[in-house]
Amino acid sequence: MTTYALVDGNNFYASCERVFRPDLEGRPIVVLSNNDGCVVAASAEAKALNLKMFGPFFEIAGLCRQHGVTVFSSNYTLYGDMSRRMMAILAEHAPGQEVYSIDECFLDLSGVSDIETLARRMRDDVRRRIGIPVSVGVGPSKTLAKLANHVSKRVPGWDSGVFDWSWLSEAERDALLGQLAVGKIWGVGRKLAAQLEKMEIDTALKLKRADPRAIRRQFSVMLERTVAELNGVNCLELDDAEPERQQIIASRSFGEKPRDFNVLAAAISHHISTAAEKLRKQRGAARLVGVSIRTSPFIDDGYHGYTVVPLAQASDDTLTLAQAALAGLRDIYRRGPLYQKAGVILMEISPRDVSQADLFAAPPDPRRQRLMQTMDAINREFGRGRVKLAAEALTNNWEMRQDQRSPCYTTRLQDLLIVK
DNA sequence: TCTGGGGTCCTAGGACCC
DNA sequence: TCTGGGGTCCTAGGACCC
Repeated sequence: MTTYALVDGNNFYASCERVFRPDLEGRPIVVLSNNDGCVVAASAEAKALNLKMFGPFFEIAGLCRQHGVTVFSSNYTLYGDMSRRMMAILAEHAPGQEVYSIDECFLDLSGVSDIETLARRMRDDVRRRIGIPVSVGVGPSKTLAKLANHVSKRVPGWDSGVFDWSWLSEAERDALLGQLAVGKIWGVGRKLAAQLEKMEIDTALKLKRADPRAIRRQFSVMLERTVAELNGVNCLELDDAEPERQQIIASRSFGEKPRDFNVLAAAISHHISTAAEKLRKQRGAARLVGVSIRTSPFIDDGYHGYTVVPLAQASDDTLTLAQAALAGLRDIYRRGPLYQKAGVILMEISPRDVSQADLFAAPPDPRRQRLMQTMDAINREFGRGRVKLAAEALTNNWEMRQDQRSPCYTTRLQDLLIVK
């Protein structure tokens, strides 16, 4: 019998900020997305003010001022570093770990005899060592572990930060599932929930009892699998390897919207560097390079330019990929509009070391491969962007807005917090 | 001449998640 | 003054071909 736990940081970004600002304990905090666009995290006190998550910040800026909410821009360097520390601590407690996102991981607890004690010890350990509060949900499938995690935070009576379905009898489990809206289930979003509700399937219990074949026919194999998982049938293995992406996207909105080709070229060069680094990290090579530039989707007569540039053979070389991306950019660039966002997509990714034999293609240049290795090593050691493409350096006008960013307490010496 | 079934490949858009 | 994230995967539907 498999047993999974889903552990996540409560209001993770807000909690990270608060670790270094103990004066904000018990006070409302929100954290904004890249470019200070949307609200992506809020402390419990801020959530109590009923501000809309994932909504545009400007709509609630007044409310924040009025209630003295402290507002932070995203500081992904800080959150990434805190995430690594949290994951390392959690890994000490379980034989198998799959890092699912920046603030959550699945743990394999199969065979553990006293899960509740282990779960509470994990929580205390993370809290004591890095100051982040976490919640633990336990169940026989990933879907049920996710749902248990939700229960551990939100369902009155069971919201002590740890919840395990095995504490309940079959009848009690179903009673609880009957209280949970179908939209709370992992993989059931807004649209799917609305369609299910139209068929009178509005709770987790009703989806659990739905006919899997009918669900498959009317929706997808994915949702059929969710039904099985709700019934305690484990369909998703723990994947402790870094997942191999089938496509890699790097894109950003602009802090100040440019019209100028050179600014777009600098941004595209930067994004292709980021994407290529990720590509090399998974030891892949891409054969298609997509480039996208667009104006704001909220204006009339918007423009979205998108093209795909094929390479003669798959590559992981930043310079080759950048050449293709810039050629694509020249194709789709139109003089005139103010651009809001630019990005690249690497597609048709294959493992680098089993590249297809192509009689006519030149073999990869070993000097270029060493150059890329050296570049990655320097950027790892001395910080991202230490070595970059010339086109990136032409202008930094494209960088995003981050008006309220906190210091990099854990990764920059000059930002180190000194406790007096 | 025109129609058309069925497969493959490709892509834009949808849905979801954090 | 004006403001609206980023990333991944899936799939329906179009284009093309036999």
